Amino acid sequence: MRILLVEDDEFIGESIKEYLEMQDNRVDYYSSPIKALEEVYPDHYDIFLLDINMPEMNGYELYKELKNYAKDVPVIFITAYSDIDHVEKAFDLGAADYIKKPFELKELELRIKRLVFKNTNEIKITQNYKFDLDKLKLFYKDEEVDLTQNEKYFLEMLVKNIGQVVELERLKDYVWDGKDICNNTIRTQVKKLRNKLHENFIKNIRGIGYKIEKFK
Amino acid sequence: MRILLVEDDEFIGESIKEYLEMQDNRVDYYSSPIKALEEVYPDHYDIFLLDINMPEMNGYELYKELKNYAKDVPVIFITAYSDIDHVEKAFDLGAADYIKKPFELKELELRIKRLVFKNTNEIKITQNYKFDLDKLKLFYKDEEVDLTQNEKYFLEMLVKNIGQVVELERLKDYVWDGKDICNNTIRTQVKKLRNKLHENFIKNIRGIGYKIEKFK
DNA sequence: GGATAAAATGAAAAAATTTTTATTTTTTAT
DNA sequence: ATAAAAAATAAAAATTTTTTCATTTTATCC
Repeated sequence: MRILLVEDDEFIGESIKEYLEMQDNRVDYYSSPIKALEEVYPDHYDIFLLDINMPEMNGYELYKELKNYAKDVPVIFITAYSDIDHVEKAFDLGAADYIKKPFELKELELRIKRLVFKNTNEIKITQNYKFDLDKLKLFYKDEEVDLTQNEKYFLEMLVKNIGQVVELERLKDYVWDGKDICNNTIRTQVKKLRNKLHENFIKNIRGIGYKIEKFK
Repeated sequence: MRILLVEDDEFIGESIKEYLEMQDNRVDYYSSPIKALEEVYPDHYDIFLLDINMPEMNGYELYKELKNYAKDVPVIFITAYSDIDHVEKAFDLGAADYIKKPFELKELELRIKRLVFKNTNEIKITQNYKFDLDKLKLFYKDEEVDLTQNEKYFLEMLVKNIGQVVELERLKDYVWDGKDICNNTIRTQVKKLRNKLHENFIKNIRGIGYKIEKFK
């Protein structure tokens, strides 16, 4: 993960940088917001970590600038202010989160992780296949696989319960919305779906239902 | 907004309740998690506010129970613990946020607002119609309207640009993915879609394209 | 007001998806 | 090894969705 950190207190800045790098992140640290703005490609980052109270330019202004080039990068504001107005202002600006000094580095780490990984709801099925539970799309090596409506719902159910067997009845209930379909319809559906795949990750559990094995 | 608050310290609990009710929220406050579980319909709430450290049953366990009945309701854990393990545990459980005592009520209010309004991506089209941009579903008075794939994409585009005209070319490009379709196809599509609606919120802008008026 | 272009409409053809039926293969228990 | 049940497969029927074509209605410009 690539992180942009701007914090004028070099002692604090360096310790945050050091800590986050220990977690295998790539951290670009600037103690000057002006310099950061000059040197940086904002859309290369997964998250911004910005101090609010800085001499040359405050964190809000900095964020407004960065946002022009990187609309979807979440930001966490860091501040020593206890003043609540800052929280409000931060959220109005679209802050993803806000953390008050002093804080534990571990907490910062967790808040970062949560933001970056919450943003996507893609579940890895195999090395090459992933499924996006929000958009109900299947990807093979980042190429979308063209699925029909029923195939999407079918996969949604299996991926939501990844690692567990989903009973035929539940599938019927969910995918076909309780509609009275002949028992083989579901098998034909599976067949069609499998035909679209390079690897068959849909396992049948005889007499019960279907499942997808947990990856890794 | 309807809020479920469970906090064993009655002084804190009552002040939170009072404060949030001042902001026109409906707050159900319980000082006992057991009692809350017995009396409450979890899926009636927009958000849970749960203390972690409570005598009979801790906040995590309570949340696990509640989650069985209300999978998508976000939770903010409240705690006096400084222990960082609690933050980690909370986020693992799917906590939406976490707030440490003592906190300012205003900050809590802001964090709640941010969660509840960020969580949903439903755009109001008219009094009765709303469109969910995540799931691409249209609702009429909370009833889902059955749409075909193309109709969903068509509406997605219009809702994303609500208040602005979307040119025919752009619609063609997005909905039909650049495919070479006869110019009337899109009009027939609109016709079919309108047939499914009780009110026609799809406005044609002669010679340019279609739009949906901004609500309110 | 009439001419004209755009949009709406209705009906039907074409294409794609869903479902059933019939048959073959696989798995499991005996 | 064989029988029985379940699953996979193939082909065709049924249904739904998408697209085109022909016609009518509507809006706009002169």
